Amino acid sequence: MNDVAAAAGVALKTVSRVVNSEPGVNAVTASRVQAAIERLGYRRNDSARILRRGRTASIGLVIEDVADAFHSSLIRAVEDAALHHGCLLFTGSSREDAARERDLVLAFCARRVDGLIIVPAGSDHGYLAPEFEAGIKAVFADRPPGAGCEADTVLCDNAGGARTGTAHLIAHGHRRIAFLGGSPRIFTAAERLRGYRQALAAAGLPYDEGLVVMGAPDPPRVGADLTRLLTAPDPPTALLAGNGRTTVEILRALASLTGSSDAGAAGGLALVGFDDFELADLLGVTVVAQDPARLGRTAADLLFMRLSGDEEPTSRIELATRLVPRGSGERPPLSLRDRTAS
Amino acid sequence: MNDVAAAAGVALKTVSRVVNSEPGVNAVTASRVQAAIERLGYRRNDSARILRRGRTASIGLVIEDVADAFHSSLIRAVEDAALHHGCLLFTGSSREDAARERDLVLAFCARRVDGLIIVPAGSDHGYLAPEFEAGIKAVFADRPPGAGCEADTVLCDNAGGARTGTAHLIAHGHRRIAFLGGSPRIFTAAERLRGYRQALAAAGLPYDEGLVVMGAPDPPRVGADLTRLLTAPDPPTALLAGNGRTTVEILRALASLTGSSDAGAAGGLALVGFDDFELADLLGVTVVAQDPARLGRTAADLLFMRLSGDEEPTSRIELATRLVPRGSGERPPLSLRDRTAS
DNA sequence: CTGAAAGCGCTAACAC
DNA sequence: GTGTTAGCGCTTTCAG
Repeated sequence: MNDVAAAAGVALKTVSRVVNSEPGVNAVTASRVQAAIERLGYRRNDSARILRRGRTASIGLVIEDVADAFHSSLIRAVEDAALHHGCLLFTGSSREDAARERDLVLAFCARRVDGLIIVPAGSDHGYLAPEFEAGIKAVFADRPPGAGCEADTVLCDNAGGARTGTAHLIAHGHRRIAFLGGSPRIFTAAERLRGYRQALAAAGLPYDEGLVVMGAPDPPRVGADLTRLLTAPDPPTALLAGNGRTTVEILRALASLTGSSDAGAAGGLALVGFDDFELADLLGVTVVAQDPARLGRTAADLLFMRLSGDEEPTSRIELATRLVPRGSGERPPLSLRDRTAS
Repeated sequence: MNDVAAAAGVALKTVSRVVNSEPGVNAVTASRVQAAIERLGYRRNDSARILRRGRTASIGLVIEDVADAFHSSLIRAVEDAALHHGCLLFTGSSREDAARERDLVLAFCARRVDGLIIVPAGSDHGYLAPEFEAGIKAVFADRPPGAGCEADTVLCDNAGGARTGTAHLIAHGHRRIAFLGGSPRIFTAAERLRGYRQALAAAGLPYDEGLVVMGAPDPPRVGADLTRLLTAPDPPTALLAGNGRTTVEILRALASLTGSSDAGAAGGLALVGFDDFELADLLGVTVVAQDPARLGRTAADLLFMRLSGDEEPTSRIELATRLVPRGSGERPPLSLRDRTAS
């Protein structure tokens, strides 16, 4: 900037004015400065600007895994909002590792991001206390912060969605509905289990622990669980999958169990998946759809409200889910004999 | 830092030493400083650090769309590499918009990122010249930079992959193979068309323009194109899809044309898709698989080599593709009559 | 082993 | 309209 000033024969401050298109610069002077800028290939150093101004015009986003469709839709929405507010975006995946989440968040804070959007992996956010003290704004998305951490939160209505999905199967005549969910330590998984139980209770159906399996959705485990469920006495006639990955692994397992490639219809079992996925339409899989883009947009809106000075008490928003019937969830119950015969 | 120094009764520099765990500080003094740090909730301001040191320990990544599986796998790989090098990651999607690409890149440069990884949307990268002058390192991924821009580039072997896919169909007896690709202005689409033509030529088959359709993979267009192809006299017996989105839209269109939900087998047409996708296994779709994670890893490795002082001439790497047979690409040709009868 | 001074590149506040 | 001065919070350099 000094060089530009010298080259244009003006003071440093005038260059600064031109660079930031501040008003009150003579048009002739401005164009002379502009020429010097171009000649020297000058670009403002935002690091210095940030240091001086105290605001970085950047936000940090920590999600669970970029490569997951749910999270990448969320990012996309946040990205658009950030762009709209002239903000740059730091991103990082926690990979369901609380330490990695914390390291990322603290690294973002050290960079003095204006705000954070966090899909938490951990359940203790005490490490954020000094940051909040220092005035950082954070919004939690998809999962709430750990106890004792007060911050805006945007969630999906996990329990409600699971209740709807389960009720849908019950309405189609099912009485023995299995639930295959994620690890019960994950907030969303626990909530969905809760919704499943509520729906059973509301219909006066018993809760059978033998029909519930919770764990990470890795292929061999899902396959084994499914086989066990289906070969037990009095097997389920319907399945509620607790998350997208599990739905897909159930489809794979069913396809290999029945040898049919028409996975959607495999075994005549009814199936409702939690979370929509690409090609669910083609496969005819009924799902309880979340809206990750809306989740991201809402979280970003909340954050930018805070950044523009909003001091309301923190809010907790629950986004509705939507049941999308596509065939697999509307099949009537078949006895094991019917199924093997088909 | 000043406050910490005062609280600990030491000089500012000593605090700096402790914060950066520099050697040569008395253990007792260090612990006194550490206590003050904790008491005051002090966190180093990396903006100032960056300004002083000149290196930001951050890189910028511009891709086409985070919400696309190919790109999100690429991000994931870059993210891991960045973490490994203690680097933070700015990300942004260009959405296939050259102006947005440029704005993002320049914003990253203004933040003085140490390096850039770019999946270019535009074909003119002249705007980078002053940045290169200033010493920034950039690696292009998936598509090469515009003419006149010298930089490391990592690509998939698009032509080779399309050649392999086409040859595979030819080897299974097909003589009339349609190619449905992306907009011909996109590098990868043009390369894949080239590979398709090479394979035809190598087999002594004619190139029939009536069998080639290039354009954005939006659902109605793909459906219309497909209908036109299949109802023309002497229709194709096989399809090569030029990209993942098109493959999926073809499956949807075929399913609605034939009314079958078993999309993989729809109409008895053979199908090979370029780029793998989730559930292709279940649907039995043969694809030419790329390796987006490897693409990202390679680009990041190249970038970090440059950042650590490597001054070799720029390289251009082509990553191999892999044909994954799953059924749809191994079907023999059927006449139209056979197909309607089945 | 510790400290003082200079300055990274910019903007805010105030003169002229 | 334009210029001057101070200082954002840190690291570098050099002196004790």
